[in-house]
Amino acid sequence: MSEPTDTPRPVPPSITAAWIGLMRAQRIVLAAIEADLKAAGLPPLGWYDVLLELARATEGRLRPFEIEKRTLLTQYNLSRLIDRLEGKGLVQKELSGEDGRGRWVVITQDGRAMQARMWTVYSRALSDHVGRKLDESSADALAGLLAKLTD
Amino acid sequence: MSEPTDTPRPVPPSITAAWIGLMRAQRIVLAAIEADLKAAGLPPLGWYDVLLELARATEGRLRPFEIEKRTLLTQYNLSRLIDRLEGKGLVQKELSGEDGRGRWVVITQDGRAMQARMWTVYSRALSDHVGRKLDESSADALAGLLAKLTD
DNA sequence: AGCGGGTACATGCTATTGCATCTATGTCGC
DNA sequence: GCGACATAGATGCAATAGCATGTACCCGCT
Repeated sequence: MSEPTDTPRPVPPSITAAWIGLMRAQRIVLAAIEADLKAAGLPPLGWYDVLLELARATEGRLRPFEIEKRTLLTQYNLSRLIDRLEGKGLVQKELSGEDGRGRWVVITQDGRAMQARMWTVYSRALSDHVGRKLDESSADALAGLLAKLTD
Repeated sequence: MSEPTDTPRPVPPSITAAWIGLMRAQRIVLAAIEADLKAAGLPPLGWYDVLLELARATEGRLRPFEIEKRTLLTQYNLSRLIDRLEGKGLVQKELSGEDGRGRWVVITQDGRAMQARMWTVYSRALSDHVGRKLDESSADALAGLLAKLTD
């Protein structure tokens, strides 16, 4: 009998190439975009993700666990990110009436303004670092292949 | 005159979809692989990357700046990661003779053993979380599209 | 009403990351 | 050989991430 966990799997080169490419591409493009935001004196991308979800939500409010699902942030990191956003006046926390355990996170006017300001830089960065590299049909194909990975 | 930095760019949906897919896929697959390593009581993937580069290098030794280029780690993070690896006896640091500023990082026998042990788990995780989701021609196509992003 | 188990969120502690800067050495031009 | 600048690597400190656990509440069952 063999002991499967003690024996390396043969992994096809195309699979490892895809994985390494995925790691490299994400890191390089993310670093470039974060650098553009920082150069503009703006906060990191994680802040944008939360602000955008709130800005899109009805009445600009969501429960933390809803933000968590949408953004893939962990519970504890989100909890503290919300504190930072609140500290800068970009969101407010309110107690939830219906569910005594819950809070509402509500985006403020400053929060909406920040989201818009970040988008001006972010959209340009996306154009530069993604749009310039891929035509639309390539981008569609890429999105489709990536989606297979997350099912 | 318009002020380009104050105006959001229109970004084609296919481009944003590709970018969001890239972030999501990388995070989800990476988290799954890291979870497998942790479940096996093994260190994180960053350790593997360094150990593999060293194991492949002639005489099992590289200069930190060479590792830096190959792995995309930042200089300061790598410096401390090497300290951690040394603390566990997986690498050794030696002073470089030719270049008085430099050090050599040399993989130990324990380091090679750890790299091999991690590969048994990592290769299985890659098969599970990437190989199972993509056939080889899709993987090739994905790798090719991702490569366009990093030029 | 009271118990058991689950969900929502917060938090103390430790580990890692990021940033700025420091030390030491190398290189080039004079 | 000396000054000016670049490169290799380390490190103090502040910020963030990860982990474990805590608190408060909800729900279903008896």
